[in-house]
Amino acid sequence: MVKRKSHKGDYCPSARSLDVIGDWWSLLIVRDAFDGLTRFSEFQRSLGIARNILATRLRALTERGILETVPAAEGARQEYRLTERGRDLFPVMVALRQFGERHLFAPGEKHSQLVERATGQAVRLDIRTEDGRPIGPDEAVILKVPEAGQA
Amino acid sequence: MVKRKSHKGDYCPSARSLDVIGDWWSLLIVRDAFDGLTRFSEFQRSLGIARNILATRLRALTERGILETVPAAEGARQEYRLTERGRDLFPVMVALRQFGERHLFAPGEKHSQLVERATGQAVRLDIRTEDGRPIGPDEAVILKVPEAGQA
DNA sequence: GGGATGAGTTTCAATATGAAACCGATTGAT
DNA sequence: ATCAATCGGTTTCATATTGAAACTCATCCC
Repeated sequence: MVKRKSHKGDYCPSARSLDVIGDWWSLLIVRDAFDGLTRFSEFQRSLGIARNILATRLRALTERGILETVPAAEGARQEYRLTERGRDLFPVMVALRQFGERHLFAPGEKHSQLVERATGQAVRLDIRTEDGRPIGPDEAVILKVPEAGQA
Repeated sequence: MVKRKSHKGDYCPSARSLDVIGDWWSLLIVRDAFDGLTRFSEFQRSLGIARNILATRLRALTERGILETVPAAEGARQEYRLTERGRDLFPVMVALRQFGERHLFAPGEKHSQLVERATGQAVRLDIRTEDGRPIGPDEAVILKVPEAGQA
């Protein structure tokens, strides 16, 4: 197999992001972190992930600056918390959620919801130009880096 | 290994989304599709993915309604195109791109950009409540489905 | 002290990935 | 019309990665 491909050197920012969080488990761990989980066993129980894989993923996310370990809350051991950088994945989570809500549930089927804590209002995401006009995929183009082939 | 875990039955829409496009390659294929690629060999060259893997992924994305094959443009064979559903992944792509731009490039390092075709303006994404107020991760909570444990 | 958790690591089997070879159908050039 | 090159895969085989379960050490709880 030689080795799983990496997109680290790609000039496309999406590709690099996927390189950091684009595996089966990482974003689910991040999701749980957004949801307030911090302990190894909490993640393990919530996700049903194998322990060795969880350990690997937590280490990778930590190395990549998405999570950080803080020595301990009170008891002992340590906690995994989202860094500033990790919190910047919020839009990614919301975008995935929105897609799932729209397309991956049967009509009437229950799903969890993301709401503003204070008011209970639904959280939405949208895409606009710099000056605030909403824009869809067809009106957008990727400008490539001149030298590089990759988008 | 028993089988790779699936999140299909999860009550969290993000998890289900990841089940559909959460592997190493799928979103990159989708990215290229947004960028206008349609042919097997175009994807293969652009991504440097092994052919057998590409074939598997294209089939999976098609089965899941993200891509569709249209019989032929003019010459022969067929093309892979984003479906309506596939185009709804646009926010996910933009979110990943924005994260990558912000955190995964050295200062001054070049990267591709997503702009409005007509004006060249940068495309941005933001998250708001239903009534339009911008909101960050700390002010949002996930409301779980009562019966289910998973978020 | 003794047992139950917590947080991993190790071991081992099953699965998925990647490279390269192979194949039939087109397309293109002569 | 013929021969080579390209397209769109599939097959095979070696290697990587994943997952389950067992096994360690600590620390908690009583």
